[in-house]
Amino acid sequence: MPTGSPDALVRLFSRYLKEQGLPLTHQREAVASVLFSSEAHLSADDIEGELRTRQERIGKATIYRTLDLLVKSNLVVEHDFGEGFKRYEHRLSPRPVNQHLICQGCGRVEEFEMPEIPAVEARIARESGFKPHRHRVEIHGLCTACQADGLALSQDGIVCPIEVA
Amino acid sequence: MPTGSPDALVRLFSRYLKEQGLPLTHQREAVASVLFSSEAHLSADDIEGELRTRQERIGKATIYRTLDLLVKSNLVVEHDFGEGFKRYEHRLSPRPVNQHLICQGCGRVEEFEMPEIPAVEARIARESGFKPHRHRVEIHGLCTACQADGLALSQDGIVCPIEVA
DNA sequence: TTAGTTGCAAAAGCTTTGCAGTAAA
DNA sequence: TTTACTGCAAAGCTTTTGCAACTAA
Repeated sequence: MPTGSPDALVRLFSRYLKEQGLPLTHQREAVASVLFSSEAHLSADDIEGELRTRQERIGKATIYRTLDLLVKSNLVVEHDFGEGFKRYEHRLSPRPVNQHLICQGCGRVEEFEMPEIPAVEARIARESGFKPHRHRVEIHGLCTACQADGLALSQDGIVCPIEVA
Repeated sequence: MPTGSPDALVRLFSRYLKEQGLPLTHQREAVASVLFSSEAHLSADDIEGELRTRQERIGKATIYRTLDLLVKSNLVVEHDFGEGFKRYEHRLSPRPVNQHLICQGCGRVEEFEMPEIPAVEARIARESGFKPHRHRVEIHGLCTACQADGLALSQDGIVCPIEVA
């Protein structure tokens, strides 16, 4: 899957900072590099861990501040999958960035295509007057690996009390 | 929009508690009643405020503990719209519960229909082997009222640096 | 040299938990 | 009477902020 080189995005980030009159520090470069070298959806904690692996000891505050800049530069997208923390993903590849398959077994996230979105947004605008700006689609379930491991999902709680109303 | 009576759901909740061998307390009834009387997506704070209006002074801890029970009973659904806190909605009406229009101006949430979802899930299962279990679709934008107030949304940050990669 | 950063620690905001006193059944 | 609940305050988590020391340019 050729998605270009992480370095290219680090250079773009450097350019963004220059345009904004902000310095490119070693810490900013390191955080950006971690994100641009991974195809995953990383949490601030994941990033700190990977930095540690690389022998970099960078404060959480700096990581968060750099993530802000990366998001503002549009090179990185912030996600909230309702886990209690946020995840960050670079935009090096042209894959859709707001349509996710989320495995309830292992937590892994993949993108998928949903060509019907534009038509749905057009219908909403036409029928309700709501003006769509951005969207988010998540499908939670089980990836093939977790199914192979024999995992299964069931509705928890009582068996649909709604039916008996 | 006839959605049945809040009392019917309070009774169902009472029954759920009985089945679990748990007592129906005054506080539980009050929290459930607030939720079942509203068509909105309420935060724990909203619920506390409405209880205060009703002259009920119920601790946040009890509200959260009751919300847990309501969610477990399947009478209430928990949502996380990435606002930093959760919202809760009852399931008295048969409206879709996982497809939301979210106004970026006033924060109001409405449901919408998306009949193409089953076909999308079927396609995913067929093409990737991922087994869909539940979904969430959000479209963020501006409601008609906020558009009328002259609000507009723009992309922030620099103009898509991706293009120049 | 100078504006802007960094790291620490403290704070903020939502949610959960421990515990002594209280209420449902 | 027994079991579970309630409210308060403290703690847990992720994320943000204040501040003195530091660094890119």
